[in-house]
Amino acid sequence: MKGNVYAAECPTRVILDRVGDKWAVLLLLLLMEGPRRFNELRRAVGGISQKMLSQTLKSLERDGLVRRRAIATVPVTVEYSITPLGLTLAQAVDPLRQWAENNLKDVQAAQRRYDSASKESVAAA
Amino acid sequence: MKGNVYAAECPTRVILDRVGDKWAVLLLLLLMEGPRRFNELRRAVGGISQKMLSQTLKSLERDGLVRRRAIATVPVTVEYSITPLGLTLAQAVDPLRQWAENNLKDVQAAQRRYDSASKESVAAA
DNA sequence: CGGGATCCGCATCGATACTG
DNA sequence: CAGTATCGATGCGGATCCCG
Repeated sequence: MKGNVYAAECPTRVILDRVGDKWAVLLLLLLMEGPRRFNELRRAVGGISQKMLSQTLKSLERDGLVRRRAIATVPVTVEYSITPLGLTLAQAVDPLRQWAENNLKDVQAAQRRYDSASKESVAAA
Repeated sequence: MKGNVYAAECPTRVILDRVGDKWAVLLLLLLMEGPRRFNELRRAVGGISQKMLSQTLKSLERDGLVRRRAIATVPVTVEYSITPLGLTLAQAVDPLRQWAENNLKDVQAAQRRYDSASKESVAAA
């Protein structure tokens, strides 16, 4: 757990951990469209708890990918927006989104093939 | 949990779940370099348990991203290779890897700034 | 409105042992 | 060599309550 395993600290792994956080990427993509408030994001994403939203936004802010602006109204208004750095990440993610749209069908087809194949071998009585 | 939350089934989410599996992407990138055997992958990745390796490879195979070939030697030899579909995904991931290499420093710098800033406000006695 | 704090279940994942 | 099966810890993430 502490021994330096090969490539354990390579940038790819670090970033993959960020991207692995699906909420983070989703929020980033959403914020590409423009600044949003806390509850706007909550409603827009769908299925995210306020805990995860708050937590994810905080880590995105920590990474310099999102900016948080608190406006002293009554009650308080908070606006989240994407930073230039965050924008470049979002752009790097975009090919992935495109791949997803283009190839999801193929993947699902492969899954069906795989599943029915393994069912056969089970049913091989 | 069952109500159709907005965009819950959009391709992006589905693929993000796959990419969110960091082992999966790591393995895919490794297999880009050429076919590998089970224990070769195990050693190459570093830090992955055999359970996760087996499990991840199986899901990659199910998705049609990786091909498994068992050769009936004694003892058995198994070779994993990337499929054409897998290759296109790996290519879609590449911008991300590049982004990681180029911007990791910036992210880490942002983290340090964030952390020292919050330390200040704590230390504000 | 925008969160923080707490409690807690459930799924992941690692470690270990065994098989073909 | 290439896995499967089982068990046990832990930590993620949802639900709830509360505060500024």
